[in-house]
Amino acid sequence: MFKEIKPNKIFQDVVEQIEDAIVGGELEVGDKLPPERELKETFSVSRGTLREALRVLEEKNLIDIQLGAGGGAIVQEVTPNVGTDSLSLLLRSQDIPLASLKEVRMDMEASITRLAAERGDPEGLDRLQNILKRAKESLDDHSGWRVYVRADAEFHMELARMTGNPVYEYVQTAIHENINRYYAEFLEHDESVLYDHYKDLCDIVKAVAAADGKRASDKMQQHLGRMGQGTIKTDK
Amino acid sequence: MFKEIKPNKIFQDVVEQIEDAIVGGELEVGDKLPPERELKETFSVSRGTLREALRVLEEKNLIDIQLGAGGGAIVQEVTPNVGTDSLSLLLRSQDIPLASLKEVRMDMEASITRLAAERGDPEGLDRLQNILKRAKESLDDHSGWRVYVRADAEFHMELARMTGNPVYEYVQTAIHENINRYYAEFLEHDESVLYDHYKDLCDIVKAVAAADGKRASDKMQQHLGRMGQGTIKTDK
DNA sequence: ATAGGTTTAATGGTCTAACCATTGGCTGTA
DNA sequence: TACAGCCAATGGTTAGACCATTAAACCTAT
Repeated sequence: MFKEIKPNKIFQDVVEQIEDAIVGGELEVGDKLPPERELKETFSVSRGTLREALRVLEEKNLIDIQLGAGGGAIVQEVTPNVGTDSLSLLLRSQDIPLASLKEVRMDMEASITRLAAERGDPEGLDRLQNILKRAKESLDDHSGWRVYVRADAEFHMELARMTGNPVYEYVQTAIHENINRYYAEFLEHDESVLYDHYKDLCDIVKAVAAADGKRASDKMQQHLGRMGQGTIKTDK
Repeated sequence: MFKEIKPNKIFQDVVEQIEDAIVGGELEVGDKLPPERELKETFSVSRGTLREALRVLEEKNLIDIQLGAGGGAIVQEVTPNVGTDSLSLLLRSQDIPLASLKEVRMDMEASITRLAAERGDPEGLDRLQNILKRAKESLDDHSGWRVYVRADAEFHMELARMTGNPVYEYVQTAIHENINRYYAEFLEHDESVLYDHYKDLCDIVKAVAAADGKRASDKMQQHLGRMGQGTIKTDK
């Protein structure tokens, strides 16, 4: 019912003021904050206090601080990947099995694929097909599985974007990045496996292009189920 | 392929060392770090630098810093709600409609309910029924919709816990808290509406107790669909 | 005139040393 | 014993200095 009363710490006040300016649109992405020695005067605080505030904003990914002449704090875009680090923290501190991540991913991505198909965004479909083309090229000139995996990651993110729902993007990013961060997929980067993988993606795109949500979703689930075998924990 | 080279900032090194100690289990939840003036010696850094590191750790919710004698930095538990703030940031900076949140929630919570039913954790079911009993009591003695809403929130979180999958807990918490943070549900806290709401929960629990995943999931979806109408944006 | 090095100034990173503010415990008195 | 007041521990803040990195201006030699 009531909230705890805690003394106002000055650096928090500074954080809030700058944060509100960014989130509220007074500061645009790419804008540079004044140098510390100037800001310190603006807020009438010491440089140490100001720097604690900037550290917090940096940790929140709201600003990026660059060193040297012409450097300073640059306002960053708030992207849907802001959740990646916090999930990573959870995964590291508790001993969460890969299966848990995969379960949520399978579920989530089935919905995403269905929605992407049903909403039928032509530009998104275009980008999707481009990504697919790049994946095929990387197979044809044997440029290696790393290139292919990168295209695959973009493929999944593009699907999330096609839902038109940033919250799906947010969740998808957090889960996808953490799976890739802690586990080396495609360990046996057998060319035939990659080719099967590619064929799956083609099927999915076909279903999406046909706006057949059910089929797209099913294909995605099959795909993830089939490919989910060959993953091992990284030693990181 | 390659990673950018950036000069090692000292405070980051301190952050990493303490973070690793916490995440790696060397420091237990509730442990108190040595006072700043001591830590500063341990790391051979200035107090300002050390404090920047502590600020970052505080921002990550890894420690909680208390003021005064006997105060200091206390190691916090890493709970599945670490993602709440980052999603909040995304919601505030982009103008994301409530419908987007609800869409993901409906989807996610249907899966959660199905899994909770199928996995049949007896202790979880016990807790669920207790929560339900408390909800009923709050209706009977007209203790107000606030009390009821709190029980409702616990109900949904308990379901997520019953999946046995912390990643579901993580996503569920982030979405649920943000819906409640920015939107006032149950605006027309008509007693009859609350009673309908309560009956829905009973149905869901029955299905869960019967380990009938499909029916539980369907009931939950109906419930969320029906109740999702009377929400408005808060002025916050 | 240009390529390449050098100086300079801007700016974040770090350090030292002090003092303030809050909190919990100790101590002494009624 | 109860309470008031002092005291010590500890985080919060300030001031001022110097170091490290970077970009731009400048300068020199080919």
